[in-house]
Amino acid sequence: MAYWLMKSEPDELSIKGLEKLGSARWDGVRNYQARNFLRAMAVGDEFFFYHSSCPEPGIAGIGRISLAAYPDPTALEPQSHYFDPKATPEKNPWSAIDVAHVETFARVLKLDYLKQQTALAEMPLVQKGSRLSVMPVTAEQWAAVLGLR
DNA sequence: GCCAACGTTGGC
DNA sequence: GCCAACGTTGGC
Repeated sequence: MAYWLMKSEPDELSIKGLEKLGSARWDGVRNYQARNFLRAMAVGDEFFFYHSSCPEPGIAGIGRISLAAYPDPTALEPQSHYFDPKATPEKNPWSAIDVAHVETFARVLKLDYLKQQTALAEMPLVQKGSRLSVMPVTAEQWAAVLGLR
């Protein structure tokens, strides 16, 4: 089993939103590196749910991959914010996955706090200028974050 | 709202 | 294939 971290704007989907829904489609990824990580995910893999572009950026909980990568339907929907005019049903470059709620942390592990953890120094998340929205997490990093809850 | 950092696009 | 211009991300 592998570990990941995925960013979401809580206005779109928050950890509490996912908790309420139980499961959701994770779509709209429009970056090739992030997409390739989506495609590397397997059912059962777990990920840290990160809140970005919000008053309190940080890790807010845990989710699990419930369905492996499939073509992202939002790329084909003209009314979608994520519409890609170059995508066709036959050739859709973008991928989505389905995720399930696992845990909502009692408090958000804030970005500035995560940055203080030497065990997390290698994570793209805490590195200056990194905008990657989907990234792998090592078993050591996973355990370190769990210890901060 | 600002702006640093990065990815993508498109002219050449 | 280079690289300038542009768009986006995302913290602050």
